[in-house]
Amino acid sequence: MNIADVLASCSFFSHVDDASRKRLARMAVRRDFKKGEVIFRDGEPAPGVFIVASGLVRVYKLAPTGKEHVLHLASPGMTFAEVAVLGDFPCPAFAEALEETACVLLPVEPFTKALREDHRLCLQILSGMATWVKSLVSLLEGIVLRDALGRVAGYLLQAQADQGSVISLPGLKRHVASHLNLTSETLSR
Amino acid sequence: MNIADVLASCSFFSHVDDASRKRLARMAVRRDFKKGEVIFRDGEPAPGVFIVASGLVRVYKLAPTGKEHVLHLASPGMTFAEVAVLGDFPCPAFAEALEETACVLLPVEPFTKALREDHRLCLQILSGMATWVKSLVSLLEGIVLRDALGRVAGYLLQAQADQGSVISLPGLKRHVASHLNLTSETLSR
DNA sequence: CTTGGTCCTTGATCTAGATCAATTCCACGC
DNA sequence: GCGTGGAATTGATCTAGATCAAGGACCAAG
Repeated sequence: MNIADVLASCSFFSHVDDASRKRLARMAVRRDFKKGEVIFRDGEPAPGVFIVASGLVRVYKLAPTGKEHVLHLASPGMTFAEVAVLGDFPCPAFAEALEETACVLLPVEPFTKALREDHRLCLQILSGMATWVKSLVSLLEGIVLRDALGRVAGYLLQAQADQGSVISLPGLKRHVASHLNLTSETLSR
Repeated sequence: MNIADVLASCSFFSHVDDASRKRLARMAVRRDFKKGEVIFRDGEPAPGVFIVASGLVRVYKLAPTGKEHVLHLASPGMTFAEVAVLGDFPCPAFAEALEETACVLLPVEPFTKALREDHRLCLQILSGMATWVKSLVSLLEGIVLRDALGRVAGYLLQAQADQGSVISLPGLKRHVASHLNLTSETLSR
């Protein structure tokens, strides 16, 4: 696995100039997780920004009742924990590797330092965040104003837009279901 | 209404240094809306970043079925449409003045120009965005993993944290209800 | 081939909360 | 004072989707 390639494959960092990217690559640390391993827990300080190189990770919230909701299914090229790092608060959720997973970790201090010194990077991340918010809003919108069918339809269309005409469901059906606030039973019908 | 004061009262801009704030103040335009007036519609290009000076605005999504969900009840000192501006996409929602409302508008081009040139401002906005995401996630979390009572309780606690011990509901009950994905009927019980 | 485990599907209930409809409660102008 | 119209409550249903439980498909190990 080449760290530079991973950075380039990530939409957050693909548009920053070479010098900045080299700098990021230099601070990067590789982290591997076994299937089922918990990467961080709700409330812990964020170790840094993670970028998935291979595998799949699930970011989810846990209710006191034990019910859980997945916010994010991160496949290769996607990041997680950026929000906690940027806003300087503890991780607002759990993260768990669903498969054997390799990540690139940009540790908090050098990363925020880079952010403070590198204007270009800062701008890039900013627009990345805006996209993130937008997707959250659509998720919210979907859950709130559409029924089960509509949500699944929406999800499939979205997936189709992202990849080609062949759609592959990431990981377990139940996780996708939870993302859409459904049970796997309902998803089947 | 003093534009500088409005900017200072807004958490997004209160920490930028004086020079930057003066710059923002220079580009700012005042906009007034009558009660019930629509500020922008879903899909329109975003005119810029709005900051509420006085009054109350409701930002909401509309489903094809006519059902609506309020994303955001913006009271004085809060901003809206920032996401669309930063991510450079059309407004993802509707905005409507619930009362006689005065806003400060920072038009897109000069604002993004300032962002490109002013690193400090950029950082500030970045952390603002992170907070925004966090609040969206809590909203989502609330809707998804709590029942009606829990959501109301959560909302009240949140409101209490923000203001003092006296809690005032903003605007109509039905709007608050919609924010929590409830009907006003259910909220009563 | 058999066993055991994990996941998906299918069917039968149950329930939170939406919806519909009827009052009651203001706040306003006359 | 009185009437009028929009909001809040209250009560009686209805329904989407959760939950519970029972197969069936798949895969890996023995």
